[in-house]
Amino acid sequence: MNRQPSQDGAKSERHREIIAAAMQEFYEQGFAAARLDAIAERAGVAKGTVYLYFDSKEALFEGAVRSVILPVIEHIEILAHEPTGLASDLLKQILVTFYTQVIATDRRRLLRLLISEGPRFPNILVFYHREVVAKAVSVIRSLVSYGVQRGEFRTTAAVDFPMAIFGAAIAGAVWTILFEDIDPIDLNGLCETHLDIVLNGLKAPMAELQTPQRI
Amino acid sequence: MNRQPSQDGAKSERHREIIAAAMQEFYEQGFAAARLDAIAERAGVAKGTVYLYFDSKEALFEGAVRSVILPVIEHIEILAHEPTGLASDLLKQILVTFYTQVIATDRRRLLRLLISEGPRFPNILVFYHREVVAKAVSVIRSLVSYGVQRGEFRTTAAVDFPMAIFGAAIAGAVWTILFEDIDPIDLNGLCETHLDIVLNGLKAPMAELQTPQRI
Amino acid sequence: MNRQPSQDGAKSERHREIIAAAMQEFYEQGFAAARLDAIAERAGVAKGTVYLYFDSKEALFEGAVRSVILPVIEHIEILAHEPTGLASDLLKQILVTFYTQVIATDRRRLLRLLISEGPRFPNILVFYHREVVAKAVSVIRSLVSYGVQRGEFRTTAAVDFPMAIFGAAIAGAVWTILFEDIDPIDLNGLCETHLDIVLNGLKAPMAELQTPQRI
Amino acid sequence: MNRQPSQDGAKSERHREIIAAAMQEFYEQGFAAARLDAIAERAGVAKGTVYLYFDSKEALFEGAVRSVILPVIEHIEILAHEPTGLASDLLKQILVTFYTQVIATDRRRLLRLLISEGPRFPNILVFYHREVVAKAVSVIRSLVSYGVQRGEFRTTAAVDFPMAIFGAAIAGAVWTILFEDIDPIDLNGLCETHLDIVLNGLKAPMAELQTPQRI
DNA sequence: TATGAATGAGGATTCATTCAT
DNA sequence: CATGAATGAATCCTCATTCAT
Repeated sequence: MNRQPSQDGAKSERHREIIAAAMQEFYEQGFAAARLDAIAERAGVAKGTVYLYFDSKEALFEGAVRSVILPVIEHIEILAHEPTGLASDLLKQILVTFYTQVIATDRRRLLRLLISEGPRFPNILVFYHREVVAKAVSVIRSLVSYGVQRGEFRTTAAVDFPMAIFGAAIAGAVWTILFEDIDPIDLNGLCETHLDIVLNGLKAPMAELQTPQRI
Repeated sequence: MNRQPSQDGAKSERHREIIAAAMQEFYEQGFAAARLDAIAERAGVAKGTVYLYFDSKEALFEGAVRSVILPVIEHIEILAHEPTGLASDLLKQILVTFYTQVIATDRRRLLRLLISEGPRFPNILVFYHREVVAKAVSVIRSLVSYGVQRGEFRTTAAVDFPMAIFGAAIAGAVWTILFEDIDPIDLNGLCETHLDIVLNGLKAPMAELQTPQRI
Repeated sequence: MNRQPSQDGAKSERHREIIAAAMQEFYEQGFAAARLDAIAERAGVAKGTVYLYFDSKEALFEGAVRSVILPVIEHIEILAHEPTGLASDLLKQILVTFYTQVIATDRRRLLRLLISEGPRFPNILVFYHREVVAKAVSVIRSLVSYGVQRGEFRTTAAVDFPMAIFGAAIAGAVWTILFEDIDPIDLNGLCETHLDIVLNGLKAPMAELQTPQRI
Repeated sequence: MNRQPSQDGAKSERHREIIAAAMQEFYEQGFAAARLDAIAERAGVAKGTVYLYFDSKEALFEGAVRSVILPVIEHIEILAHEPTGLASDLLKQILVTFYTQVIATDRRRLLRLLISEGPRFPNILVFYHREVVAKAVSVIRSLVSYGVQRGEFRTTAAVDFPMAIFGAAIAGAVWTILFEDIDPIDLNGLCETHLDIVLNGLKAPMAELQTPQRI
């Protein structure tokens, strides 16, 4: 409960407040339409204070987005261990996590921001691709490969196109981003259906015979 | 005060040029960062001229996006007829069309724009949802339903969650939007894999035996 | 009497007004303390209008100063013809012109501006040195040389240090710049005294005998 | 509110350091463009510390400039004694001192600062005029007068316009300020030539006959 | 005394919009 | 219809000054 981490290692409280405020503003307005005034006000500081922590609006954007991406990276790392057990269970686990921890939370707004501002901040895109997306894709790829080796999955091109596996989750995120106010989607239902289709689509012909043995 | 320039139905050439120019600029810069100067210059007209056709930057945005959506609506209508033949063939046809006519072309940029600017232009979102998305979803839904009736597809919740079917295509579009410069994807390969997984995932257990009888 | 030179060759009226306003402001405030608002107001235009003519405050400064220097250049050129008659008369003529046309007028303020802002605008300094100062120095140098050839002036190092000849005039300008409100100087008196000292200082020993013959 | 830091007469070390740092910054940037941050950093203190010694940026400027002027005043006082010996020698001595101790040193930068910032700090100008310039002028004036009495100099208006005597030195300083990087001047050569012209210009007609007697 | 984080007024610059021609 | 010069509100950023520690 020791609050007062304003020293070094732990970025100062102010720093965090400004980043939080900035992300809110950027989420709601996009980069160009976001106003430094509004960010400062949200953070409860004066305009000039923001510039004590970030050199410019662009630096603030990059810094804030990066710091939001960091915890995601850690999450991905956790998934990157050697797979054991049923490939389908592992896949299920990952997708459910993605649906519940990303799509169903505020984190999906990061996706919108990256789509919107990517061209203006290519290095953030590169960073995100390298640290998050490539690793996530790699995890799925390994998992499919593992499932095939295990005889659980058919041999398909899904090893080379993992997006054919998890794409519907991304689409669910996009739908929610676009239409949450107009026509919200039942993410749980989508998740289950998504898993149903994909696991059946991957299942090796004999799999059905084997699965009973699993019990 | 927007005096519809002269004639009736046939929008003037100028009108079209301005819209084309505006879309280019909006695609590249987003709404907030797009400059009227640049749009006018692209269209080869003076800045003031744009205001003879559109009341404001926002009206221009709405008008331009709407006019880009119109042809898409027509495309959708075509798909909305009674299905005949193999449901899997129809699904394949639709997805291939989406991959080749939307994702692989400039049209995917519309998706980015809607994602980016949606919150600022909710009525465009409503319009797009009603005229395009809802119809497209309905088409897929009917198709799945048709496949099930035909005994070609399993009974799944995909009728209620069509995104589980075509979602990977959306994801492919998003990937391309984000990473076309960093790590481009083979859209043909994805399309094939996507179809492979989904059609297998939907296929009714006996389906394989029935298909030969079709001949 | 054709007024309306807003076309090409003759810089538009607006252009001139802005430059005039800018010079007033820069004279009074210096570059850093000058405010674009004030310049625009002086020129009777809106703030944004200034940016239709100049890209930035710095560009405005350079442009304005350059355009003030231009007429000076023409003046210098006029002096650069072959000398005829008494060298002392020519020298007198030049110095009197300098005192009455530069030091006693608003033009002396240019000197202050160049002294103040020189380090920030080195290329203006180079321009001014090349187009004005070097030429002026060269004129004096030639004149002294001419006087020596003519036997009117002693042989002195003044050919290599023309500033020893006209320096007091510069000093008079500096004095006026600094102390016009505190302890103004009688520029006519200074001019006469300056000429008296310098012409006597240059005069060849026999000169006094020759001058009567001149009549 | 400026609490004179502790002790009495002996300005603290800090005080001196801040003034030195301030002068450097003011010399390089001028008043308006100088930044308190930079001054504090140069002085090796925190920004707030400067305000313990000076009430404002303007007070700092005045204080710093004044303290730079002080030693000059003392120098001037020394010259203000009764003249003895050859007036020309005395004049030579003064001018050489000015060339070598002022123009050829960092002190000439004070001249630039006074020219640049004079209008903004009229009381500094008054102070400088009263304590330095007026006295220096007076010294020259007395000297010329002394030379005339002595029969060494002609009777000229130079008594009323001493600038006609030493002006070229000022001009040399201005030249150096403006063009030291572009076209530096040989100050020694100028000094000699200056003296040559001026002493000859002042010399009484018979002076030449008298000088040998000096030996 | 000394610090330096915080403040916020001030100023350069941009750009959607207007309007006289 | 078309122009493009002019406008001025909006916004980023700077920096002198303050003040809690």
